[in-house]
Amino acid sequence: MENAEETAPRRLRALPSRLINHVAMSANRLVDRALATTGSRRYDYALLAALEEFGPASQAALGRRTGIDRSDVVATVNELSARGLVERSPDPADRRRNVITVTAAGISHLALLDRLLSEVQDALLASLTTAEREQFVGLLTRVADGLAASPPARPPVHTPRP
Amino acid sequence: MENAEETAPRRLRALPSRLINHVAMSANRLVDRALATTGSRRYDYALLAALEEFGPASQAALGRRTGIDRSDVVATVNELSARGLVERSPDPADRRRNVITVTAAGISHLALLDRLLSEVQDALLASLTTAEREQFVGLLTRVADGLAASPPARPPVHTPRP
DNA sequence: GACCAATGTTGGTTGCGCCAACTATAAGCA
DNA sequence: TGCTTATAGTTGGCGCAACCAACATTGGTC
Repeated sequence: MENAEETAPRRLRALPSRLINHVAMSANRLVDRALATTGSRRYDYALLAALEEFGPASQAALGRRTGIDRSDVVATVNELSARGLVERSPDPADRRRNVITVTAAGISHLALLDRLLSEVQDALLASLTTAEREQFVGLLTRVADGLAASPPARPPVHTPRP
Repeated sequence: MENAEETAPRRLRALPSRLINHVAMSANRLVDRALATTGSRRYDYALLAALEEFGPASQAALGRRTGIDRSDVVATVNELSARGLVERSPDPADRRRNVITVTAAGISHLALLDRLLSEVQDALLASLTTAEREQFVGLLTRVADGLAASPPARPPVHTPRP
């Protein structure tokens, strides 16, 4: 975006979906800029955070936990391991799997990212009071949960025909 | 996304920026699916809405009002005019400009999109009461305005050296 | 007339979210 | 035991939104 300045149509301003998208884009810009100062991206943070919280895991498990596609996990692990932040080794118990482990460098890098991101959150919600921030997060969570609950409204699936 | 199912790391769940992004992605999916049933995309709607509200305008003006990059305006206008929803004609008063005008078909298409989008808004906020929706939109607006007000925090610009 | 600003246009790039296809291994079941 | 199905990693690709740089044309200004 970075354009505008010349008030947008009412119709657009009024749409909650657009409002949300607008705020999300600003948030992402802030996040990306902050992470970029350390040469990292959002996927990197997600994987490191998942590894630190749940310990070593297979790439598939990482993907499931972070919502990142398997193929993108591959690329991200490649990059992280090239930087020495994680290690990839074959799982002796299941030869299909790789076990991904955070290194000490990975942990301390994660700590750095955490600091940066928490500053970003503050900047993001700067115009709200503490109480309002809680309200805001609460509402967002309810909306998110509500959407997760209602399936994508696919056309009803009949019994698959043989 | 469409993955997960296996609870995400707390650190991620806790980040407002991520929450917002998550909701925005869901919203965008809903919007895109709805618009796609008519062969349109978000940029199409934005331009049509701007045209209907402000009347005929140059492509640059459209870009400024909708926050869409000039180059993307070109592509979108190409598509809309190919579908007969807008018309592009050179501005006699300023030969650099094109004047973009909505056609009758464009207006009625916009009406259709409006209907679809208002349904989407309902689906999006389904888990909130009416009062909460207002609160939510209010908070979102404050956050958006706050971000717009605080300049991107660029490193202070000294007087440019000659 | 020389300069700078704005306009339309072309042709990129990036990140993110996806999907399909393939190989290898593992697990379930007849 | 074999056959089948499921899972894991990997490659290569797609589409979209959001950008950016460069260029030619035209307008305004000094």
